[in-house]
Amino acid sequence: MKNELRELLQAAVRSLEGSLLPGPIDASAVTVERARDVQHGDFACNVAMRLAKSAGRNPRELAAAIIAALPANTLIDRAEVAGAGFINLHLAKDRYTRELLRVHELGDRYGRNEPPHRRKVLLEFVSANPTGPLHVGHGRQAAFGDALGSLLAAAGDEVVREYYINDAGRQTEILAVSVWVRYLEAGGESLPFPQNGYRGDYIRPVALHLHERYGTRFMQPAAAVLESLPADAPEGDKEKYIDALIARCQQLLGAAGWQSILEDSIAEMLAEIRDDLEGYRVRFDHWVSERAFTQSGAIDRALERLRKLDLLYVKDGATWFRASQFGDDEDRVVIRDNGIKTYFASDIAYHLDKRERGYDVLIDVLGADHHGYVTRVRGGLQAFGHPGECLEAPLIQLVALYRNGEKLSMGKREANFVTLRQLREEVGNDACRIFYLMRSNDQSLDFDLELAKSKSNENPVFYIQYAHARVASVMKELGARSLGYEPQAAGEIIARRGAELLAGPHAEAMLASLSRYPEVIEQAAAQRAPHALVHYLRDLATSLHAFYNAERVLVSDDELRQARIHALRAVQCVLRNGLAILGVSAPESM
RNA sequence: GCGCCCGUAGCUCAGUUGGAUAGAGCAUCAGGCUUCGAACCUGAGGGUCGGGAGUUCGAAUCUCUCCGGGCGCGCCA
Repeated sequence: MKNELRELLQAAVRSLEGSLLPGPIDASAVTVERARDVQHGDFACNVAMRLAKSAGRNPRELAAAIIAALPANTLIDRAEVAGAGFINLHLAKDRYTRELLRVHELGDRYGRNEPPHRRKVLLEFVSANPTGPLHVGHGRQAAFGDALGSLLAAAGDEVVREYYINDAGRQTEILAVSVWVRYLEAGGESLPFPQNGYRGDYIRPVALHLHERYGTRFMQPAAAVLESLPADAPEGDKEKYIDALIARCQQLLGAAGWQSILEDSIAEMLAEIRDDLEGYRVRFDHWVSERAFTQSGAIDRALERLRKLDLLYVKDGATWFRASQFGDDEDRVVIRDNGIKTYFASDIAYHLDKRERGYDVLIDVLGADHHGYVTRVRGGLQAFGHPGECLEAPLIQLVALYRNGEKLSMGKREANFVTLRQLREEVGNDACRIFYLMRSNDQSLDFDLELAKSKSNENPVFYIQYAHARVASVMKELGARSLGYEPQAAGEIIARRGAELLAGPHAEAMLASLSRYPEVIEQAAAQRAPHALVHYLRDLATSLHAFYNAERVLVSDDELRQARIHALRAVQCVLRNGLAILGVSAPESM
């Protein structure tokens, strides 16, 4: 609807080029927006004011000329100049009922855009290290990433969801050694737990599985394990201590034994993460293993290319990438002085690989604490000639859980933290998702557990779902009373006299809200803002509740009844489409 | 110190390609169920959009500056 209007206005503006307007006009300057005040009609356009100065014309005069130049159409009833030079558009009476029929015509395709050239988007999110279960912060990233993916797909992009498994590197070694220490404990040895290890309870079952699978093969006396190790924190350095412990484990068990513990531990953690995400209804198209990626030689090839571009140099025994040439604060290390490549090196290669797989847009959904990382990864892409703008990184601010007004503390290496699984079990997937998505991603989020669980009117989850269920309930009641409703006939009734049957402030507000859905999808996708969809659905639900309270649906007047049911079902359809994008269920009853 | 995010009604937050009188939920107050689901609806009060300066026909929105809060600033990932 909005796009049709914009095209009409663009045509009008173009026809004035060379006469009232100098030179060609940028079509993007012509925009229309919903009028906020009903006095101003349905839509308003400010192009006359925007062009007035460069045209050397009075904006109101220009507006009048544009109106006069509007092509013939059936959408606009009248257009008038208002205020400083606005063009207010009053649409034909049947504007919204025509749109209502489109909802029925398209069903779950309503609101979806199918452009001729679809951009290929690679959406990477969560990508949590397989060193522990997903926590509530990951839950927000998962909800956001998944909803954004659906939103972009609805808006016409070709979206692939990808999870990058950080299964290489030091963190996984720390995981393995943490498991080993718990394994030794379970076998009866007594030794201190490393300060820098993963202390969470989730480590113990992994250790027990090791016993089940390998028996006592990895057992060692505590004295042998601890012999001549440097001091752990607080007296010593926890990093040095755990590195020494890792080395000791490798020495005592041999490379094969160490590999078994490492791989089993990662596999178990990863299985848990996948299971969590599955239960959360978040699915990925690709799971990319960093280890496999590394072993393919892709990192070495990328570094070699950088070297040929003279973008690497050696200093203090380390190899540095000239990130500062691409806007970063300083150059960054890609190979440490001990010969080990940094995570950044693999990320350069990984993001390059994404582009070389043919994706136009790369989106990394990141926790807000990773913001400093974006510039250098972008720099890496630019080094290979890719535009920096092809990488977007929506940052997800922190989540704080509250119970009874009290903030719960979190920390991955601490023994107590709330996992995504615990949260889902407590409040349910739907409440979880809506609460995570309600707020803009760059707003930190206070998650009130009691509120999310409450089945009260304070809880926005139920408000939207209730609207959907209410329509289902009307349909059931319709059957029980054996009143007639036939979609085909209802469509014809509305085509004939919909504007008359669905008149009145509540019906009109509801249908106006309904017709906004395609615009909301388009804009929310463009702004990467799933929360805008949540707010819209709440508005749409409000308009349905208001209509429902004001007007009786199951009336004896056959045409009136059919028209009203048809309208309700269209709203229900859009609610369902919108909730599906958010990953929230649309229940028939509650 | 530098970088990013945030500051809008009592509370939690929408509102950024600059638009007309700044919105919603909760809370408060006043109303609405013999009839399709009251998990709902109708109405009222409530604002120096953190402060200041600038840009212009027009600023919550853009620029600068200051204040306050959060996060980050490794040869970790």
